[in-house]
Amino acid sequence: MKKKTTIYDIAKELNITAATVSRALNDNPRISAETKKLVLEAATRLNYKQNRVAQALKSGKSKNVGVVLPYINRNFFSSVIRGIEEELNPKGYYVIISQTHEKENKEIDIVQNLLDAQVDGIIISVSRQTNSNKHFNQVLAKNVPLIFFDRKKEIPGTSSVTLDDFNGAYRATKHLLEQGCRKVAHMTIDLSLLIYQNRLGGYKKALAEYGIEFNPEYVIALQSEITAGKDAAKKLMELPEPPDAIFSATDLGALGAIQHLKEVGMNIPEDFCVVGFSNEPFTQFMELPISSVDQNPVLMGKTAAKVFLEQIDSEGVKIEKNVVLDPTLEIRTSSQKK
Amino acid sequence: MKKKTTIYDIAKELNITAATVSRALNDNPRISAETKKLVLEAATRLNYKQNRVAQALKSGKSKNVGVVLPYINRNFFSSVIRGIEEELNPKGYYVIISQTHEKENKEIDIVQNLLDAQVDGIIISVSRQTNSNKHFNQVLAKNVPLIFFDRKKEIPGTSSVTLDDFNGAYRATKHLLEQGCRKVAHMTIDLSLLIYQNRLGGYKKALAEYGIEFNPEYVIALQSEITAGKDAAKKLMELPEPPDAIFSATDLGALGAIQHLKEVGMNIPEDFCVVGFSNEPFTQFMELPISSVDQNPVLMGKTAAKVFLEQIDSEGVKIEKNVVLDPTLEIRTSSQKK
DNA sequence: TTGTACGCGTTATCAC
DNA sequence: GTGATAACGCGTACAA
Repeated sequence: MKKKTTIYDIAKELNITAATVSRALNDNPRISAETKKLVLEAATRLNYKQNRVAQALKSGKSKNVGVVLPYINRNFFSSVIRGIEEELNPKGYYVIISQTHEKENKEIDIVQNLLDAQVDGIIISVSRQTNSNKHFNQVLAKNVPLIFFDRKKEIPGTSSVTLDDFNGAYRATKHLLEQGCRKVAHMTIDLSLLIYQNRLGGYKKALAEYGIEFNPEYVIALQSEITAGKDAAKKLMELPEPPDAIFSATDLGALGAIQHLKEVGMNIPEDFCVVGFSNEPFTQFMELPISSVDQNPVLMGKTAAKVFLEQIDSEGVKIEKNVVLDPTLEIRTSSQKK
Repeated sequence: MKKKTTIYDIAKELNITAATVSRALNDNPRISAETKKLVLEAATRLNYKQNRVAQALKSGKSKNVGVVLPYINRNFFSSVIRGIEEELNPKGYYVIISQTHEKENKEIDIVQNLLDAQVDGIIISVSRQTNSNKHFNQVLAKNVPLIFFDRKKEIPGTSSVTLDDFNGAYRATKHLLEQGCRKVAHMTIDLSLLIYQNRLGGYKKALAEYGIEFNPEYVIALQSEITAGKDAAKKLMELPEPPDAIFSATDLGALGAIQHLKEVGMNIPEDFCVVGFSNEPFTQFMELPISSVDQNPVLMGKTAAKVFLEQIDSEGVKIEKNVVLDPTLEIRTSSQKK
């Protein structure tokens, strides 16, 4: 009910001026130990709380960081947010979340609104649709740190935290080769996207290392992540020379493939090995647990947050930092010949 | 680089006063159509953006809503956030996220910090540990709307959005009985928590309706959600009269049970039916898709957000609203005898 | 219809 | 070491 107490209230209480109170509260060196003590006492006694909004207006720093991503309720994204929050909260920053729903329009609106709201930084995974860089340049123009994660744009002055998709794919494929598989197929989604290009690249590199010739017939782009894995596996198995392993760029692709392979009586992992990508929670719950490349999303979030903090700390100096995280291969039954 | 343009800049531009500009921008009735037009023009021309912080300081409304929950990266919680964000964003509110990690201390800190940051409302799912109501009373004392979701506290002056656990459990159990099962067991977690009490209650009600006597031996409390389902199922199957169905209060419990049942050669759903609770994503991906009670988390979030908006709109009038959402039973193979 | 003046709570810059 | 004052950007009684 009552108004919150301000520095004026406590100034009045002690017959000093608000400025002095402010100094005492902010550990200003030019203040007597005694006044400081009195102020702090009075502050707790009157249950004083700093008004962060006033402070924000004065300083131009809101202590808010905007996080922008396509959808919150995907395991990968929510885990990234978790990492960001855990890193930023102890430093006194609040995390504001907005979803783009993969729409460029929404993304532009959101970014501009966040700027209006004076956020101290923006951490973003760009929407699939986004082509324009205009809104990002606005962020830069206001000198607000801009950090991309997972899906990035190459813009000078910005930073990024991404996954080494190439290496993840390389390891997954190499692992399949080490299991003795020699005809490894690859399921992908959309080769116009950088991450899938990189996963294809890593796959090829592993093949090359084992002196295996790349076979374009073994690469299939799925129409949807959800249902198409089964069909793709079917198509692969109907080839004159069917593969003996699949490295899928998504977990759902791997799941669909496994479903088909089981239906046609394939023994996994004895006759056929499968590895997915993302390490979605369900992969470990399956009757046949699925090997998968883990993206370390929580770490990615923490890293993005740290990059932001570095930018903030280095007043004026424009820092540009691009961190590439190393994925981890989680080996489970679906590819473990023993 | 440059400072952002303020109402003063545009006032100067037009040789009028900032007050007039402010009025024009805020659709104040007492303003000539022409000045208004000029102001709006100049505003877009100079790329003027309202400074929300200044506005917040002036009005006492930050347009921020705090969302407090145990962990962000759980499907249920992240889906609730999604609902909240989608409802609030179009109304110009920002969603600030904080995690309690199920710790009372953290929860108290977070709530107080949010109050300092002048949030216009708090939407919270309380931590398991929380006993004190002190921080909640502080929220009320400041006249900030407080809305609980999922896990609530009974505090006058607060609102809540929860799930009808009783009814969900009732439907799940009834469904099992309709499949012809007559010895339905129940796995639970912690009967000191209201939600699990209610799930037990719904289970009992369905039994009673079918004239089946409640058998305490058929109710097992799991030690952990993750691993204990298997053991519990084993224990149940070793009873002199083993059950022919399980209604589990968690999906992981159901999963563990199914794993054990398969191992001992049980045919599901022919010989044995299983239903879980929460409709976690993995339930539909299993080789044997698991029936489960869906909690409608996105709707829960949207509803909580709407309740908040109602509170805000009704100046002064203290509204107290308790919404109970109806869960949906997702019937899948694990319980579909057909 | 518009201008004047002040306050929201803080902090920084002068003075003393 | 402390006080007085201005300023951050906006909105609004009050006056004109």
